[in-house]
Amino acid sequence: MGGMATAERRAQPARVDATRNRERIIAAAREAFVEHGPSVPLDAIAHRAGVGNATLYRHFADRHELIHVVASYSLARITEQAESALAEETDAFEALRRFVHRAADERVGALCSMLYEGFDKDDPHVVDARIRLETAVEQLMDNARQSGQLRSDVGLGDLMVAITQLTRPVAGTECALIERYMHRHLQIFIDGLRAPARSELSGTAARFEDFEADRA
Amino acid sequence: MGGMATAERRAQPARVDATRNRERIIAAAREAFVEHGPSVPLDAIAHRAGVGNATLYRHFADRHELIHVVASYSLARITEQAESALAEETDAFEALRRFVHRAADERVGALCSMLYEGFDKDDPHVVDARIRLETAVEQLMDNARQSGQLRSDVGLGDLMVAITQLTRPVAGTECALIERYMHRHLQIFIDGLRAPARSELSGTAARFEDFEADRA
DNA sequence: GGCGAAACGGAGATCTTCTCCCCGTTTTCC
DNA sequence: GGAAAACGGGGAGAAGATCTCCGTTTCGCC
Repeated sequence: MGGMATAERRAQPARVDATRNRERIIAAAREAFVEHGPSVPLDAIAHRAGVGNATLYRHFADRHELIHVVASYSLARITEQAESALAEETDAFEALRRFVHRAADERVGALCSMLYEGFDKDDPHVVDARIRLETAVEQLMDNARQSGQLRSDVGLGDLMVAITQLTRPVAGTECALIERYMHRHLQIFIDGLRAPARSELSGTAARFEDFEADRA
Repeated sequence: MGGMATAERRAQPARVDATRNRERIIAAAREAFVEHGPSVPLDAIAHRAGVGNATLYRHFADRHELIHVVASYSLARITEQAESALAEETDAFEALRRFVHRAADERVGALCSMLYEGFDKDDPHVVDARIRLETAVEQLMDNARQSGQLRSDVGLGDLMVAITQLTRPVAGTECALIERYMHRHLQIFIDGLRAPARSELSGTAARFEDFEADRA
């Protein structure tokens, strides 16, 4: 792995316009998935990326592969956010708060929609990434709990689902709307997470596994 | 309009199996819309209702009409919840809390998805119903604010959007999952709404009109 | 500056999927 | 017990998405 940029999986060095288009498509796909869901026409993604549809199919065999790449990207970036919040913030609750807002900016809500439809959840890379994310967020929550700032009756799943739901695009409206308000609503939710708890919650703390099981 | 049950709009009294099927279809449509969104195949709704697709088309001219009926039903029931909470609860914040949880049970989240796609928002009946709902919820919030229990930096839109988002089905999973957790998350959100506010919110209080504007 | 190879874009054939109608059969109600 | 109304399944027609073909353009290197 000399000094050259990360080469494509092919032996060929890949032309610069090809790699640029590939990244444009990924970016466009991310936006399109966020706005219109995981079954948005691929032609629409190509159009949004400013390329012909043939170019899209040249880079990605099918929708499945495109989703996989986009979701992996997002998952990795969210994990980085969790880990850097963990490393850089001194206050435990502030670290949690920072992570939540950063994760929102990465549009976890839309990511999760993708994760479910057509995403190989048993792919080793994906499993690794997910475990890393879970570990980091669990750590963030543990820290906040032990410092007495986080109510003790909430679990990882509660937080992740809330982020997912509150950052999803409101059906039928343009993205601008939810972007304007999601941070407000997340902040209110976070305020509700603070100790001491202001009410008693029904059910039990949601874990991540609960969602795994239900997916099968 | 004597003592007989509410007659169908036709002159004919309507057969009992016909009205029963009609209601089955409406119920099935509500569930199907909640689970799969407003563009779920009509044949799937008919199947879920246990009737042939022809029966569905006999009762409703097209998808538009079906959505209209289902959404009107839900809107009316949610409005009733708001008004009864207003009338029956003595504590202002408890009234608000009760409304939120009841509204969640009516699946406002799914309703809103419907409201946007293919719903005549200028229909006089709909406008009336919406204004009644807004008035009642605004009253609930005003009461809670004036009693010093609701933080003052949140608006009607903040609450409605949060309910909408937190009660939507998690993409790709079965309904059971979200039903299990939505009340927990709404409760946490409500705890965050309590005065005194535990943080400062970005942006301004969301109003309902903000969403109207964006829809056009 | 020019040449070969690789990438590009648009148009269209194919395939899936949803809508909606037809018509023989069953159910309701008098 | 019979007429009228409602029902169900199958399938034609339409719409839309996927993916490929092929002529044109761009890149990278001599």
